[in-house]
Amino acid sequence: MDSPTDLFEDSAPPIHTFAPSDLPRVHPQARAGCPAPAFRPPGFPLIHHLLQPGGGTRRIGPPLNTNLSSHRQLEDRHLEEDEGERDGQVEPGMDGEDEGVIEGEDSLLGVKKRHNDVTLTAEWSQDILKVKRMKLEGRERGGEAEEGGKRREGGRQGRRREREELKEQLEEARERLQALQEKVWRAFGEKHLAEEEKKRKRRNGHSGVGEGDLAIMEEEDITDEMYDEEDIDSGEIEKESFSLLSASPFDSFHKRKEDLQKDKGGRMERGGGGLRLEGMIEGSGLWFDCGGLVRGDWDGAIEDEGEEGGQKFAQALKLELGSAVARVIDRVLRLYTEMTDFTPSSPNATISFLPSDSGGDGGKEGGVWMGLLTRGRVGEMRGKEEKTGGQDREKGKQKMNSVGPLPPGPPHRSEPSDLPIPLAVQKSPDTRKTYPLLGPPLSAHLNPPHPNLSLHHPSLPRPPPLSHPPILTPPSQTKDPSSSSFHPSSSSSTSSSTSFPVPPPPPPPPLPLPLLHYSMQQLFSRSLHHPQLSHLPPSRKDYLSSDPFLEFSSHPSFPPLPLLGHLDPSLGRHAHGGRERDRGMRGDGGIRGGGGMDGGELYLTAGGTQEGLSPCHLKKAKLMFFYTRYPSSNTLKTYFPDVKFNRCVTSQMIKWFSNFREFFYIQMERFARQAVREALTRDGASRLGRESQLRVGRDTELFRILNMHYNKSNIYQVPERFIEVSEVALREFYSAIWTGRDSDPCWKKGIYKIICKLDSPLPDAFRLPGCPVG
DNA sequence: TGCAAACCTG
DNA sequence: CAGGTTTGCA
Repeated sequence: MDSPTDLFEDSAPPIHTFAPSDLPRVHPQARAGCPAPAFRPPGFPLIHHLLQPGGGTRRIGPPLNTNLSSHRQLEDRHLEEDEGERDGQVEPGMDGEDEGVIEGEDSLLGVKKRHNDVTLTAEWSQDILKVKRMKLEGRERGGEAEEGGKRREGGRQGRRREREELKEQLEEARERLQALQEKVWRAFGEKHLAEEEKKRKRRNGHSGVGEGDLAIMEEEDITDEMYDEEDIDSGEIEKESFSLLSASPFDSFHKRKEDLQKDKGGRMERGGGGLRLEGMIEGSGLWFDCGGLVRGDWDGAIEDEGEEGGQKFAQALKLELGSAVARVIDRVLRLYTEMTDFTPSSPNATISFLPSDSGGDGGKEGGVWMGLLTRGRVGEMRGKEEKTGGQDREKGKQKMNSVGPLPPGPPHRSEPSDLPIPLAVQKSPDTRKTYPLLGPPLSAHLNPPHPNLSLHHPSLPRPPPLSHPPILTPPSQTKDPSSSSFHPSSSSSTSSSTSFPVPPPPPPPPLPLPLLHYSMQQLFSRSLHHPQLSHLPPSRKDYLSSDPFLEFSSHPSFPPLPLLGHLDPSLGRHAHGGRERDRGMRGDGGIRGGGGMDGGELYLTAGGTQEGLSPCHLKKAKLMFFYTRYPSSNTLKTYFPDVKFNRCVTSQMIKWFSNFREFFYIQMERFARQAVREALTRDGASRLGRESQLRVGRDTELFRILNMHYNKSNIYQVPERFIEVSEVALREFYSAIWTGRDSDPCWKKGIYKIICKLDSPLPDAFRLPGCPVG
């Protein structure tokens, strides 16, 4: 029943850190009890992904946090939830990438639509003028008419008729307003306008407008309440997070809300809470001040409303409104053109992201993301990471001590208590049954925060009974891995220290590569079509990673072609050549990856997929190996959405993983044999040494080698899970060698069997093209 | 027998 | 890392 497999599958999510899908998906609006208007657009589709804290997805949480106010930081889960909700709203049941694609298309459509909307807006401006005029007239005359009419009884008949007309006009105006509101909602986002409208109406209402307007006000109050609710829930998030940009429409929107209580100004102050992305998108303020501007003009106009002739005023207002609307249109157009000409390669848009040492496995240990770092800060932050890394490593060590049983000591050692008890009997898949378990797991005190986040994988072998407490690596090893580079034989023995070459210094810290903010990546990636993304197995969608960023520094298929020219003409040419090649020079069978494509050759297809495998794909595959040693071809297809799979590509990729495994097992065997040798040459007091050799901490030589192989640039945080799996493998090898099972020609099979069950789901970041950075 | 994975070699 | 071969399984 509790076979390791089952247990593992039950606890497969340990790496799975936090998935919005785990959380109740309650849309803020649903919570507010106000269904979204049917016509309600997703927001600001075009700029949405730039303004969305998470670029429209929920995996941007960490960098967001840097900008969140403290209470928000505590609630980043809710944040993700809310963002997930937004996703759900856009396209229920789709995950971030899907949403991104859809939304991207939506945005593209939106551009067209909005260009049409320019006409619409012109129309709208006319309507607005009309309405405005009517209202003013109504205010001027109708107000008088209502009260003054009573006072000055027996007023002129013309006036009465006028009033009648005015009422009709007001009715008409109301209808028009509603229609306009819809239009504007579509064009600019309803929030923006609702605020304007509401304010305008309020003023009108205060001036004693007709019933029609009151009715509208009621409507809008409801709407506004809805927004208020939303603002309290998710809008607050937006407000905070949008402060990433100097002045987003949301910013102004919320700002204006606040302005009701306090003076406007200090718009920038909001962003002061955390790391700010200075100038990330310069000129964004330009785009979105239109709302305030319009309002201001209207305010001014309304203030000017005097007792002078309505005609005169209407004229002036007309001019004012006309120019204001023109400016609005201008800005909107500008917005779009800026979006179209968006140049991510601008220095200000070059942002590097580096996660902190979050303990790997997808950041479940609450690593602090250091988003929005400029190049210059990467090293600095990395240094910080190095400092804090020790603690994590310490934690990791505790975990690692709990990972598996300590293989028995040499049979001929004078330690009867830990003598030849095989680590695992190959016939039995249930490793726990084969291991002596005389005490609770050493990690019992660690109290995993969540059953599914158990630090101790149930399927992992339990620690054997030890006559002494768990051995933690000496501080010298934990604190400065760079200096220790733990050698498997260095802990206790000098005799075998020559068995392995002295390791070179550990790989340098991740290079400050120009990484793009995820939102920008989204911007790009939405231009790509990832047909496979929409066919992702739902089960896989549940696993979300904390790897919200992708590395695009070297991804050949990224950014998409239309943008390549902006980034680097040579890239554009390159890609173009790829297309040509794709047309004829290279058939399906001619794919050769790896070294054959070291130049980063591209074989882009029209659909944005690539018919060959690039070095970047290889890199990604290696990172994937941290999670899955035995990926199915389906998995590969899922996680390489930019690769056009055919038999050849698939087998090549399978071959890659075969090679990865080979390397992995060779290292395991090598270090296991080394450990056995060590054990045989040590005296009984050095059990510590053996234990040290059978762990794969981040400070060990084995880890260094593995990391060098699969994560050469050291740009990815090796998940803790991989370390655990490695440790299991190492101990299995050790056990098999120790007990002489290695004389069996297929002695490794049992180990393979064990290891293949320890595959974990891949973080969602791997679904996107490019190499995740974690 | 076909396939997948391991194994071996360059 | 890839090509070729071997092995084991369904």
